[in-house]
Amino acid sequence: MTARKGRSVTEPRAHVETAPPEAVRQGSADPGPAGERPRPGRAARPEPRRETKGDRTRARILDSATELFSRSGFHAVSLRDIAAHAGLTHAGLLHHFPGKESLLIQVLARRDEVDGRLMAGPDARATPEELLDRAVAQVARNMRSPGLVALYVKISGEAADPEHPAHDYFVHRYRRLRRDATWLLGELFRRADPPVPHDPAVAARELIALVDGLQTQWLLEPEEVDMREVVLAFLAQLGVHPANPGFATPDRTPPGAP
Amino acid sequence: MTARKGRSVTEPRAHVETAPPEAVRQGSADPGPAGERPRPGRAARPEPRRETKGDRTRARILDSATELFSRSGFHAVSLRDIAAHAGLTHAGLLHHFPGKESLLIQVLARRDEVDGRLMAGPDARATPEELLDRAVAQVARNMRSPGLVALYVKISGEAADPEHPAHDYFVHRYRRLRRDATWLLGELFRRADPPVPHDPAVAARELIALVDGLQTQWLLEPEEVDMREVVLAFLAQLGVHPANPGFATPDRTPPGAP
DNA sequence: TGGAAAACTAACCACGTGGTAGGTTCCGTC
DNA sequence: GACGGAACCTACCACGTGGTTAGTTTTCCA
Repeated sequence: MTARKGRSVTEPRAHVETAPPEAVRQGSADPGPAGERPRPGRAARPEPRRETKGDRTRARILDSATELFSRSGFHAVSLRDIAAHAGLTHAGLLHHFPGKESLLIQVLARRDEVDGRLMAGPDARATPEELLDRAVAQVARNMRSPGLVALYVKISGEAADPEHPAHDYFVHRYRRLRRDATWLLGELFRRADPPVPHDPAVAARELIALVDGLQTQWLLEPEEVDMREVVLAFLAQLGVHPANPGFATPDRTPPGAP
Repeated sequence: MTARKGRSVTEPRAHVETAPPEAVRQGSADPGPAGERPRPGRAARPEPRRETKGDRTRARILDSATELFSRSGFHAVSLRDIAAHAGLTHAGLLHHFPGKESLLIQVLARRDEVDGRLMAGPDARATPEELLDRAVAQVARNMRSPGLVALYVKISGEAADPEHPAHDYFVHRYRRLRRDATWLLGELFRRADPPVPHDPAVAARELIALVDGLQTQWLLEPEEVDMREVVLAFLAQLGVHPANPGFATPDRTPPGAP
């Protein structure tokens, strides 16, 4: 509802054009992208570009944004809040990121990249049971990373508003989750003895919804909800079993200590 | 993070002291509270107080606040937005409600009152199966009232922030839901033949989480999620059966048409 | 009908917000 | 060490926000 007139937020900042933060960030541990130039006299062997002060600052900003968005959502957090938390001014922050919305998108993209996904699609290196294991382990890990839980809980609710900057991100995220979970549960149902007579598409929606809903409750009262226990109970009711549920031992940390 | 200095928001508005909006609202269809005075010459029989212009305005404000909070959450909606939507100025709105936070609390309280609760506790007039029926019917009804779904989805996420005005409201709401659902499922498990060997406390957390999580997905892509179907599938997996699932026929309305 | 109270507005306040522009300082490379 | 670009700051901008105050209009009731 706070529609700012005048300046378009889609205009790139001219002085970041040559090294967009996205590209730098993605390639920080890899050969540099467009900025890399072979040394004279050497074969064109790419060299790791050294991490710059700007890289470190951008990482700090993303950390701060992640933490504050996780705590209070997108709209209740200002650029000045994030900048102060990261140890610079809000104008300095805007040197690195073109605007608040793209900062959020990068926080989300980074989160996906760093923490993996709740649900994995076909993987030749793991059985479906092992993949289920990983999903359960991720749930348990979430209980040790309240920040991750809070970020998705906070932003996914807001993002149901079609005008929210992360709306499309979440629409696609849920599509992917449903697709992957449907495949995984379909495999597990078929391999069970006797085969499980449930519709994997419906069960996938159940599982995703269950995990999401548990996270909301857990954030409000962590001592009242053992997410792993509930997810394992649900899977048992479905008639599917992780390969090694013992691995997914929780080490519960209360929220507020991200 | 937007901490406004100076004025305390807890000070009541002096000119609303004699008829606090809460009291008036609660008693609008009942005998008036403190403001009621027996007619001279009559026994002290309470008479319905006539609905005033203010009552109607307050209702309009609450309608508008409900709609806008449902669409965009608490922080992204201003008092001026709500006031304009209700057809008055923001200062006029503040004549009726002491501040933005208490407005939100009243929106939530009203919503509980008008739409009932997802889960009901012991009721001598209904069997547990019938109570389950009602819960399923409520889920189906939610699909016809996107505003209700959106309100809770939007605000519950935000409210996980301990500083959010509705934080306590949701802590208590979930406690009540868990208590009631645990009782109901316990009864259903015991009455089943053979008795269902699941822990009703765990199953209660599953059910509540499932419904919450489904609502988030549904808001993002309503055509991809049939909440009623998924809830019925879940209950079937649990081994419990509503008395008459046929009653809970959905009439799906896409969100955006509250 | 008159008067008091309720309802409502316009104007004001202090502050916060995302973003811009110009200048200074720092960093990285040769 | 010199130089150019990156990093960062200060100051500014227009606008929005919740809330206050004084005045006006409307409603309600005796």
